[in-house]
Amino acid sequence: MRRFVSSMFSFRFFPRVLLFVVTRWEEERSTDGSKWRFLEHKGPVFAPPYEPLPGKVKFYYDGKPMKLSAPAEEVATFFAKMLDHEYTTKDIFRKNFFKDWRKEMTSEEKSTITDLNKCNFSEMSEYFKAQSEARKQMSKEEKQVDLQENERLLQEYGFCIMDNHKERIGNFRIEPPGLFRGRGDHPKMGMLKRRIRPEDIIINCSKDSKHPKPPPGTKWKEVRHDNKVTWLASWTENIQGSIKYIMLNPSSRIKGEKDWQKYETARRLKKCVDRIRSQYRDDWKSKEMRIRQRAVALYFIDKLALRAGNEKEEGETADTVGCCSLRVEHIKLYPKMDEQEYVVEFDFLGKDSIRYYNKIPVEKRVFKNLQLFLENKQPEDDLFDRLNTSILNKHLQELMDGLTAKVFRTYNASITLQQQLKELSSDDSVPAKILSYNRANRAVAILCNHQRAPPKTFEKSMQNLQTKIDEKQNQLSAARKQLKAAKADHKASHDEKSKKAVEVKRKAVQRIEEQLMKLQVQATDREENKQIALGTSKLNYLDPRISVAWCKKYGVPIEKIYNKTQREKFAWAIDMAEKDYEF
DNA sequence: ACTAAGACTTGGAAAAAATGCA
DNA sequence: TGCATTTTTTCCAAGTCTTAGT
Repeated sequence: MRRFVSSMFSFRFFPRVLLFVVTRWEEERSTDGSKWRFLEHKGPVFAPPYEPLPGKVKFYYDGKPMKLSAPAEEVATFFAKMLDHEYTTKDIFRKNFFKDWRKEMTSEEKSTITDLNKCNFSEMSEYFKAQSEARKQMSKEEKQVDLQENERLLQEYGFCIMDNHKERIGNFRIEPPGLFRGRGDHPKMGMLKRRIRPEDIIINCSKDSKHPKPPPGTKWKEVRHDNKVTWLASWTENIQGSIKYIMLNPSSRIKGEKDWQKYETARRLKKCVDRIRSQYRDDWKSKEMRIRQRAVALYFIDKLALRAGNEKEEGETADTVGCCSLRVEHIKLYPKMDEQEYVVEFDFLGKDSIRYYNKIPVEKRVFKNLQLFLENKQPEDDLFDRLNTSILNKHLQELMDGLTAKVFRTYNASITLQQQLKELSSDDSVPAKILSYNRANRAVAILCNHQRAPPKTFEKSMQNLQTKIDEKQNQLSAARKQLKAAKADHKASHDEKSKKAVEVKRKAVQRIEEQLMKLQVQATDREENKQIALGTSKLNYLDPRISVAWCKKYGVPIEKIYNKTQREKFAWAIDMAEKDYEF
């Protein structure tokens, strides 16, 4: 298998002559941990420099116009651009912004501007709105110029050479300065994200490559040649002090292989999941508290597809949790609820401050254990006080090579898709099959709690669709009447012409029925999808070979399931999977 | 064993582009 | 053809997990 895939990638991405060499290399690579032999690129594209506002666009403090120094003005424009956003009404956002803004001010500005509430950014805000309006109104030719410039930049900076092949870079533009927008109740929202200069950038490339040149008059922070990592450039961001990277696009060999590997690990879990499950069920009875906690946590991770839940530094980020970091306040126990026994109610904020709310009946043993874990604890205490992700993953590693908590999410997502597709797929029309596929995808998204805010125009969009359906229904009954009439006509005359007319009308009815069905399917799909986000599971959790096989088996064109970008990302799977592929 | 740093995957929102419709 | 709607792409934040350092 290893050989096959290596050569598959080689075949796609390398000239034939290199096939042997590369295959051999790929097998070597896994042992010494190097990710490439040759890497050449042009370095990142920097954010355009700040353009001062025209003199007529004024900032007012306490009702009086005030000319700001360029650095203070730039930061003010960041705020002005967000004026319509809810963020700017939040206390923490305003406080953080004001504090960082003041750091950019001259000493005079600092002494004058002491209260954000006395600042009037509205002219700035209007100016930017007018600008973006003007951009929309640009002629085709003017837009073309912009597009061409973009394309030029992409061609020059958007690709690199990695091991003899030209690869697309994921994010070759450096993030522009602006105000940090965290998600949820983030304590750092509104802080100034500073401008990144060449002096902040570490370049990674191979020694024997043409090194990227920093912009004239500047220097890189460092140029290194580390082939144990996949990134091309990095810098340290000033809000959390974390490192940001420029890496390759998902269509690249290096990402594709890793992705494939991830699903292979999940398939290995499939082989031993029964053993692991009976093991943790046994562990519910352990004499040791830490083992019981580990076993209950693993049960949640497996059954509910919860994330691992690393510890987070308090006050640095929004207060969110995963399985191991659940607190007493996040669960409620109900010995009896409605018709069910031993119900656990989960209510907590997970990744990106997305709420997880679920009520599930659990085994009696799990319930009793939870009661035990809760004893003598305060709401803000850890539910699993003897457990963290490191302990859990160490245990998982012993159960299966390469097993970590997140593999359960991948495994359960993919196996759910496969099962759902088996249950739902019929020999319906293509649109009906696609509805089935989306429903299977939706089951996974629900399992993984991938939610979205309902689109702002959702209601209207549903109404529009309903109107179309009504119209189509009217068309259909009209067409049916005509068919009936044509039949009657044919019965009376029995001639060729009337027979043809019947056929024509029959066809028309059939066509309209199809169109109506398509619309109805679309409406169902959209309604069911109101608060569900399918993208993440499709892109990150579902073994693409399951989808490819399903398409082949049911004669659905792959384009109906994956758009161009997705087909590029999953090229390996599209080439690899046959209709009988089993996850 | 523990912590911090580092590397990489996963995540929804927003912007941009494509498509549909009058 | 111009506008509205839908789909795709971009953006960059926020997780997971590994590695390095002590």
